[in-house]
Amino acid sequence: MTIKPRSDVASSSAEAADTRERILLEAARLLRHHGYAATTLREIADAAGVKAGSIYYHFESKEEILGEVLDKGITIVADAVRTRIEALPANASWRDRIAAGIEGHLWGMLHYGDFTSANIRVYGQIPTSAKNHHKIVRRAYADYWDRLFESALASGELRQDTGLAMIRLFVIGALNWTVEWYNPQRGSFQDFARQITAIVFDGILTHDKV
Amino acid sequence: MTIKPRSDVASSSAEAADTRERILLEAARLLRHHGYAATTLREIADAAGVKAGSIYYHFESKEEILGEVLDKGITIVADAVRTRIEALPANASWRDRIAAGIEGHLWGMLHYGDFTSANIRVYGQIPTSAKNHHKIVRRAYADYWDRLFESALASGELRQDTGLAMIRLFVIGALNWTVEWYNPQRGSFQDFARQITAIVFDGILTHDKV
DNA sequence: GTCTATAACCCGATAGAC
DNA sequence: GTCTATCGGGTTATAGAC
Repeated sequence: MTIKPRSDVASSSAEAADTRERILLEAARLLRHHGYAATTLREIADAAGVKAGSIYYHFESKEEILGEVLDKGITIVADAVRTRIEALPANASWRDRIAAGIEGHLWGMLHYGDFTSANIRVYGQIPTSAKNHHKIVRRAYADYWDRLFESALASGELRQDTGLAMIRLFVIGALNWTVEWYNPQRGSFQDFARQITAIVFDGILTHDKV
Repeated sequence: MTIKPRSDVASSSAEAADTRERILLEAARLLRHHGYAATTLREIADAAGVKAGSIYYHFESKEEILGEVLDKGITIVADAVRTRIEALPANASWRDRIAAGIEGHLWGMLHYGDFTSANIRVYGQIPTSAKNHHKIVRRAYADYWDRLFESALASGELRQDTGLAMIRLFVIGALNWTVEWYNPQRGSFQDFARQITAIVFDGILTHDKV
């Protein structure tokens, strides 16, 4: 029996994977700017440098592409957050952990804007089947933040006159929306993250401290 | 010459205005939940209790309906904000004015959710012609808040280590997004507005005050 | 003012050649 | 793996009856 040269297999599958990745990338960009219904498979194919029919070799349907773009939008951010928090020393304060989480969340949101903006823009406007599947990924990420805030509350570092879910929804929502107005030309990302964190932690008013 | 009885004129034009209003209302609801491209004139007509062709007696195009829904989403909120701030005593602090503005913004956002959510959801995904027209309404409202924050900064009530535009974009963005997660069953609107204002003013951490 | 009917066009998905 | 060609269906907008 003959065995196909490995280089052939690797090359062919690598190219296929590459095409698949390109389709996802362009799909994210188009979903972000035109929404789900207005984004056509012909447009995606054009942008990815293939013909519309070829998409069906890589994906089963338009909805499957949507699902992968949505999931990627969350996992990119979630991974960035977890990486930064786990890199902190074991005795880090909850304040420091939340700060690291905010920095990671912002970094993911702003450096993968097509995936993250597409996610928050189209999530409210997609078929319920796609929504139900993607909900699970969202729920897991929300739970991660809830545990973080819960610990901060128990340690006395978080304000206690406001509901925990409310703090999470408000903060994550506010951070998410930065992708819609962040302008990299107005300063470094590090400065941006520092300023956002300061507002989230201490608010917009001046305070007399002890 | 004969003059048409006034009741007839009033009745007929009132009914036309009513149909028009119903079309806008249902359009806002559908735009919110399905996006611009996926919202069809047949659906809007169905929901409004007329046939698709009849829409063209009241509007010139689908884009004109979109434009009116978008504008209404901003003007409802802007009117609520201005009304509350202008009702304050002349010597009110800038802190109190901003608090009144936040309460008004939240009230408008949450009590006209179909118009306001449709606005923030579809704005990034519409034809540039519609965007360019609506931009003007948005700009005027942003300017209003900028003046408010500028005065608060001059009086020393606003933190000075952060850009002014950044504060406005962050706060308005965070307030806007509440329409996506606010749950009226979890407490009164007044409580909600009070808690949001507290977070915006003082942040999510505990602070030792003088 | 609202209707029916239809023109002109674009969509997702599939079949089958290469 | 990618192509061309096409099916069945839905879209905005218009024309003209009532």
